[in-house]
Amino acid sequence: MTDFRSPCPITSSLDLVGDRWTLVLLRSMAMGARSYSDFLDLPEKIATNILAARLANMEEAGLIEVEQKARGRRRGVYRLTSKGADLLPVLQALARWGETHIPDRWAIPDRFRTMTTGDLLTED
Amino acid sequence: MTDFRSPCPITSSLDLVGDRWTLVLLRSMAMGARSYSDFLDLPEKIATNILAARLANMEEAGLIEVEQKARGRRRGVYRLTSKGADLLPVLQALARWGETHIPDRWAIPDRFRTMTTGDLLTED
DNA sequence: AATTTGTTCTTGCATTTTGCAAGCACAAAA
DNA sequence: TTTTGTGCTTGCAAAATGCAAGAACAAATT
Repeated sequence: MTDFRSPCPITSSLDLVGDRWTLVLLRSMAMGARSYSDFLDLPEKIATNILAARLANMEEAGLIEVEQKARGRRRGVYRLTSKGADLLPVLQALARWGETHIPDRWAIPDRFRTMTTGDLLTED
Repeated sequence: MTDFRSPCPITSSLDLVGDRWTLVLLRSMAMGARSYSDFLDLPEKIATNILAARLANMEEAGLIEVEQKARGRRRGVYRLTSKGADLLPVLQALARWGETHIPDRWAIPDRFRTMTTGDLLTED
């Protein structure tokens, strides 16, 4: 299925989640996004074909689960798995680096900075 | 020069270092790689045109510096800047995730796990 | 001095990934 | 019965990545 560039855990992690969108989508889920249209409303403006492809990959990779057939929707609500939620430290490290080294970025919300993996699995 | 998808510090960090190779090269520098041929010897087998392009971008982004004209070489030795070294927590978080969630990966060396940013700037 | 070797790239072209624009399917609301 | 909202698919263009070959230049070798 996936073939890895090497057995290095860093490289292999990047082979799974290191594309242009997966970590952005996981960040938005950590911040509350749950539906396809939530993702379309992001400031990053992902194309619909890419979004559908990434969500399918993320589900196949076990990072998210789909809660089927909520009312008024063709598919359901997307939820983080513990495997997906465990990427929170990666997101927090990226956030801290960007805040430190790139000028004029948004401030990181305090609740994001202090969040733990478990918080992502229990909320709403 | 660079245009960011949004002012989010996570997304912006990914716009700078989130391509297929930059973090792999930074990992190898954290593990001691210093020259072009060191990078070509990596198990990940990067193509030479991509390597040259990524090194140029990384220098332009201020992640590495080139120490010019060491003997017998067209260019010199590549060194991490503090901006580049500050990505260590991102690498460590990716390493931990990969070790936890991807089967049969290499073990993370203890010295990598316990390393701090400063260690990367003072060694050889 | 001429040739060989090692290192750092460049170039041309194929493949893969990403992006844009348009439209389609289905359920609920009107 | 038509309209609206949500979740996609399709076709084509652009950009990033990858492969193979070779070129520039310094040092080492003959």
